[in-house]
Amino acid sequence: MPTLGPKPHSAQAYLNIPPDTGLYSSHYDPSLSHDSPYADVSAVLGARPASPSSDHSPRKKRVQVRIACIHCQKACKKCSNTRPCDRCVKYGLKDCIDSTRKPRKTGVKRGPYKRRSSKYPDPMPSSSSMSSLPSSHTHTHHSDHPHNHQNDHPMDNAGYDLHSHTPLPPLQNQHFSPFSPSQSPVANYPGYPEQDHLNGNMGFPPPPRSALQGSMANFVSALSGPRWVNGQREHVPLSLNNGQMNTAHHEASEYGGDGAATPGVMYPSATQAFPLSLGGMGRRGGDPFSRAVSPIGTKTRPPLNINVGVGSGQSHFPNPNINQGINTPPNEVDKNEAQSFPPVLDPLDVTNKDAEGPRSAPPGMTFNGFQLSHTPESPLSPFGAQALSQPPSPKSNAWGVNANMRSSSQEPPTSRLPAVFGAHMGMNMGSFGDNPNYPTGYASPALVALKRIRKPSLKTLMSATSSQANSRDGSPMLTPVQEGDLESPTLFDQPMNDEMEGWLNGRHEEGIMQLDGQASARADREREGDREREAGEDLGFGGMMGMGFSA
DNA sequence: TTACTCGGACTCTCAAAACA
DNA sequence: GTTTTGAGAGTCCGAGTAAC
Ligand SMILES: [Zn+2]
Ligand SMILES: [Zn+2]
Repeated sequence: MPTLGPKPHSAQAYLNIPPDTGLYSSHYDPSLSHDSPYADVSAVLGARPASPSSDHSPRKKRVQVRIACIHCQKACKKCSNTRPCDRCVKYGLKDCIDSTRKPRKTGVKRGPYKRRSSKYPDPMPSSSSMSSLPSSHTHTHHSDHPHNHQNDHPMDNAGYDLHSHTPLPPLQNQHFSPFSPSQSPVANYPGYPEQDHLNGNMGFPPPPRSALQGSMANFVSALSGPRWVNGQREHVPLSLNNGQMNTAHHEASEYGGDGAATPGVMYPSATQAFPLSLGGMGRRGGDPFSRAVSPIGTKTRPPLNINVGVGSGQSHFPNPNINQGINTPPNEVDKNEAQSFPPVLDPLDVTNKDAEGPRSAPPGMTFNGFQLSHTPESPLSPFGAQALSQPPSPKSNAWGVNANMRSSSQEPPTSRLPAVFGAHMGMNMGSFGDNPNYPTGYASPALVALKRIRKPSLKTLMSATSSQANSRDGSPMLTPVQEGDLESPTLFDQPMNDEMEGWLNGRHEEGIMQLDGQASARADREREGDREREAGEDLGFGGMMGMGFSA
């Protein structure tokens, strides 16, 4: 498997390991590499005296195939030159085909080479001549590869062998930076442009570093450095994760400020990795600078995120259906001080091979008296729709549905919720409607949730009607939703029971008409709201702050 | 016990630089 | 034009881990 970024060139120093120790010799099968010009090469390329168990027997050079098959490449296992290769034959893998190789870049300036010894004889036998001999140092140089001893010499960052007496070019920008470690002679050589590494990003990913330097740099960069969001570099100050609410600035300043919700801390893009997660999504994903596995990370998506917080805001739902079952009068702006404890789940995971649609969610939960009314079909998310149910007190109105902009106006979520720990705070607002940005067959999370939510029970309808009557005009008190409704984990998800049959067979108006006149008017508004919803007219505004975590 | 993952050691290739 | 350099780009070892 090709690694991300350049790999260091090691001095070709090998441990002297007996052939039966397995390091190379047990894997060396001449029959597998008979066509290799190196199959018969046996050379002592150096020895490390540090290994007490080593003997002085020569070791065979490791032979590798020119092109590994796709399976072996992915598994980082030895391939053979036959097709299907030996490994694929052994494991019965199909489609054993050659992997593809990227064409080598051209036009990259390399800086001056070390002078050849013929014209610039080395006055000291310390450079190449010495390097070909077993070294008394812990490292051994090979004459063919005098470069890249970066862990050994302080000035190897420039790519020059310190044993060489070639004058080193003046170095520029010799400073520690996690992103421009300037280990390439090109990078520091005057007049040369900074080397363009992968993806055309100047200096990214960084050239190889020493272990300590690299680890520290990765850590620092992960915390404070840029991240990659949708293929673009993003700077995210730490303070954003520390209780500040500046999504507007963030979005406007870094993403064009066109009014649309854009990836950020509040609404991170799907491919954005949590800074401390070194492994991230899939192999070598996440942190683009590391292939390390995060000790706290997971190799799979977090199955559940829970957001806990308090909310205070306003909701305006032209469509009364949205608030059905939660005592919120329609067509009215409701101030609420409700506490919200929405479950936080990925709204959609279109990359989940197992998911044909919205990702499944655990059954409903009850938290501090709040029923969390997410459903298997409509998982709720801070980045999707949030539907809250009845608060304990009939006086307060919980939010009906909160959906932020991202959920309904941005590209479809494609991966996990990146934030593992962190504060989620900010404004939730959104428009509910079919989103053309979602792939065919996928509705926006908000819409998914709404389509489920707008199938309330008659009991709920009556409660809502009472709620409307209980609005500021001094109407009678509403009847609180029964506890059974609140605790139902699938309040909005179960097949319609008898009292809801009218909704299914087109006789819902008939049922509505059994209510009072307010309910009738409500039904009218509801139909109107349907159209509005389809047009993306329904809006919800709410604020929420709290902590999120994943379990 | 076997299979898998993946960090990083190691190898190979070939454009650039040096040289004739 | 030829040789050499040396870094890009790849292979795959082997330790750790997960799955069975
Ligand atoms: Zn293979
Ligand atoms: Zn194969």
